[in-house]
Amino acid sequence: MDTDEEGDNDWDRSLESDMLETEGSSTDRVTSISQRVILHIDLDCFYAQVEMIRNPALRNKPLGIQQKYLIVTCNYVAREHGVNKLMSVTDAVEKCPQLVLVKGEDLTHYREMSYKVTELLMSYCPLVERLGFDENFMDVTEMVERRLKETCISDLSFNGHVYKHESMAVDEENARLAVGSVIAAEMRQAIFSTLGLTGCAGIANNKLLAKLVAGTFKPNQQTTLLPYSTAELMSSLTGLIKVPGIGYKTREKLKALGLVSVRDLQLYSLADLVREFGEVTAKRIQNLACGIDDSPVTPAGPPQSLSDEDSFKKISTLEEVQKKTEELLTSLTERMHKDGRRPHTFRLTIRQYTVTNRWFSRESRQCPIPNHTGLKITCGSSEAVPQLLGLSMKLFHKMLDTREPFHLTLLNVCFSNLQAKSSSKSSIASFFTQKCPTTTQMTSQQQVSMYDFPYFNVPANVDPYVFSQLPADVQRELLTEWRQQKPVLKIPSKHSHKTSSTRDKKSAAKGSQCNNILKYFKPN
DNA sequence: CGGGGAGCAT
DNA sequence: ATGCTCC
Repeated sequence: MDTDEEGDNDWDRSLESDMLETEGSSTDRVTSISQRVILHIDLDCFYAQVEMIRNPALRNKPLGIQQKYLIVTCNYVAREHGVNKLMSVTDAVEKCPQLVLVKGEDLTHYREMSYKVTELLMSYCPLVERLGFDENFMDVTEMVERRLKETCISDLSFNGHVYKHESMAVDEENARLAVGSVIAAEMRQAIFSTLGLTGCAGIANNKLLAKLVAGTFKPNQQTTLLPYSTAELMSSLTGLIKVPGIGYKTREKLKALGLVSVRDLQLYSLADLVREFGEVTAKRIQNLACGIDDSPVTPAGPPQSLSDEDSFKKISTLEEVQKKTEELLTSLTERMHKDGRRPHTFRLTIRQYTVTNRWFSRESRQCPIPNHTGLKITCGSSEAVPQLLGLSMKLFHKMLDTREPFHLTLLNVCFSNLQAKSSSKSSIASFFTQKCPTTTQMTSQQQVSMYDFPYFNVPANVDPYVFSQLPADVQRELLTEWRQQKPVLKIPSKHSHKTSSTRDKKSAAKGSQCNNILKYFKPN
């Protein structure tokens, strides 16, 4: 499909490890090396913190958040009593009989708080990437560069820990990370003072290292990784599964090759690795083992899909399926209505109990949402639910012969292919022809959710709603531009030394498509 | 063994 | 378009 040019991997590796990158901002001092400064911000026991805010009486008590039979997370009081993440409720209560349990299966509050955090961070710097509900990456390179110009190096110091150092003087070499550590502290302070949440931060030259180093001092602390400590950080990992990007399946495959430790993977033959994983993945995971990661911080914008699911011991009759599905559809349709966008695709996913593949293995079927039904969803009409239920049952029959006995353990419903109102195709021009509610037209009764704009600081001549409906990468482009107040539209050039990943190429294509449109958002 | 959401391979 | 893999 998308074959990377040979040899650019070697380029990347020397680039990362020798710090000779020349692309990017060309305006800095000659001695300064243009490396990225990446923050990873990781909220402490996120669900537990949200519940302690909702009910402050829980603050001093051992608290566990329960989903089904699991403690998915717990506060630090509970941890002192030996309770841990992903412990069974039985084990946890055994360890700590006074443990207070709060059900955390409804994610609404967590989702809302999660987006508030992302939103807050975006108000400082648009390059924010979410990872799950409780982690955010930021690329603060430009912010660092700007501050460095106004700051004397002798006035700088690191905020928080520096990995494997008691203290560290700031010099020309590490000044950018030092500024990053100051920014990280400001972000954590902002999150705490406006939302009441604590968290950790990691500061490093790429996402992988920022995430890894963030976990070295917990909770509510931050750590900076200097480039020359990279090898030490990587070899401190106790197994390959600890490398973000290497999950269960990959670990098992590597184990079959005799690779268990990070060092094993670093030293293994790339050619052999390619045979097992293919070119792209082989290079990626071996680079990860070396602490090398050139993946960009990619703002996600509003979610591309909304889904709702429930799991259970057993469902084995059509009636039960209908009832559960209807419940899921009802809440999902409400969420969809608040979002304001219109879904064009519907997907039903199930998990069947089988003796062998008992844990995972989901199966799904999807179909277009009929025009009238889509409209009813966005309008919040309750008629949409029975219509969707009809679709669901059709899809269900495609997956399962319901004349045979069945045993489901999970149902999931999902709206995707979300488009900004109007039934016309995804034509970007439709952003300008459609009628949009403006801020003043919104009734106070309408929930102001994440995507409702107050967090986008758009110029006065731009309709914030229209802006909020633009594709995420276009939003990013514009935000970056407005912040810099300097009309430079970034178009990926051949001279860029970054590898052209699939994603880069996609967004490049999209970006150039949008160029004509973007000019409508610019002053003049 | 929870409840999402995203990217990639096929 | 669907499954796999990741967090």
